[in-house]
Amino acid sequence: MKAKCLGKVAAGKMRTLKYAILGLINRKAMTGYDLMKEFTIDLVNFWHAQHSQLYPELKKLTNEGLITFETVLQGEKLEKKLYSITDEGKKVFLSWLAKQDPLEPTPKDIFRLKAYFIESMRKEDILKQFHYQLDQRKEKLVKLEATMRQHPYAKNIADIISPLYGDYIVLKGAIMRERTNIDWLTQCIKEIEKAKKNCFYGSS
Amino acid sequence: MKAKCLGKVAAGKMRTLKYAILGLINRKAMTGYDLMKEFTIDLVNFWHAQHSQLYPELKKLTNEGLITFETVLQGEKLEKKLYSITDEGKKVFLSWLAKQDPLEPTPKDIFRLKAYFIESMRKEDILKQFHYQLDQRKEKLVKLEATMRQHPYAKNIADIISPLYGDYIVLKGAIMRERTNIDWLTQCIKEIEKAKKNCFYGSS
DNA sequence: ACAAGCATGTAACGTGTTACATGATTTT
DNA sequence: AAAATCATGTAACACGTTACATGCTTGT
Repeated sequence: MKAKCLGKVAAGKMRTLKYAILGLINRKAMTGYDLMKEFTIDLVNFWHAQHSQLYPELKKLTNEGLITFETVLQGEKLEKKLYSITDEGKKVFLSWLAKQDPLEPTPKDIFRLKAYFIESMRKEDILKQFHYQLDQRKEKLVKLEATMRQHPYAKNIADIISPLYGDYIVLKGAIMRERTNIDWLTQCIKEIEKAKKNCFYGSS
Repeated sequence: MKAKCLGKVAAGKMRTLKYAILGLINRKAMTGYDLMKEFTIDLVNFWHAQHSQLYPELKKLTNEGLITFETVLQGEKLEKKLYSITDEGKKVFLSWLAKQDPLEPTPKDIFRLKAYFIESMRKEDILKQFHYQLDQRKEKLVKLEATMRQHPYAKNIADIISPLYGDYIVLKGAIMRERTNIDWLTQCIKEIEKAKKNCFYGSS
């Protein structure tokens, strides 16, 4: 019989959401609602979460002593919890930030999975699918580029020790990624059209 | 009181693994072990799964009547299950393949999350982190390019109606993606080094 | 008065990972 | 004989989504 690993199991304990929250609260005190806005606006190009995941995590981090909250009133009755990071939380966050991670597994991508199965696609659907994807990617790129044009850092490059610099580089990365997606799709479409003309695939 | 949605809940019912399996088995009959090899070799650049997820899914698809298996012997005693797709399975797979999907949410990326928090990083860690990531990405690109050089389709471009073509375009996409990652990291490193020289950030 | 947005939570379920568990066959 | 690979499964848990649920505040 093999030696068994007694003691509690490990299992998927990256807790990345935990560190995303700590990092944001480390910048300034925030409510859960404020955090949600960050996730849906600034972090959306590399992380996201629903509020149903966020609130329980905030409770957990409070129990772990990494954040604390004070209840503040909005108007007469509406209570909201303003969270701030503790010294322990700051320590834990900075140690995560300094850790060198191995490359993550390649992210899953449904469109590429379908592209992999292109030979099973009905001939008349192939170009339709690629164009549909391309249109959506182009639309997204337009939005990212508009955000970049309004970005304070892009307008006035200065000190990289500012939250603006982090925001700027990930936005630049998102734009580069989207341009590459568009390049790839465009090349695929060209190849497919050429094959069509040369009768390298059956009638539609 | 609001109108409630009675009937069963929906909740995360993409079942993409299901279609990945159907697509592979649609090409030819395979065992669970064979499928795992596909996931870790050919599909690894856009989908992945552990065998602990695969085997239960195969059982589920069998119960749903989308695949069937026949037990074959390997040697004297070792039984393996050779799965093939049913007509119903083929129908379900093709209908998934033809469906036009909205853009997925941007995939999560731990490194970009850390990059977003660059202002909180210890000055002497910043370049170390970016170089570490760059080295890993370069290593991965080398492997992808080696795979491409040996790819049958790349050597002899012909009919796009072949499983080889799907394999080829997703591999090309993976290479383009990795080159862009490398470009992005290289640009970031250059900017950071320039800022260092110009004393745009504190001493390390 | 109404709509939009602020604010916080829970329930149920689907998806994905690590570890546990076992045994046969092939290659060195 | 040992190691690598073939082959299949389950248990426990972590992570993530959709829907359910409630109530206040601000702007029009």
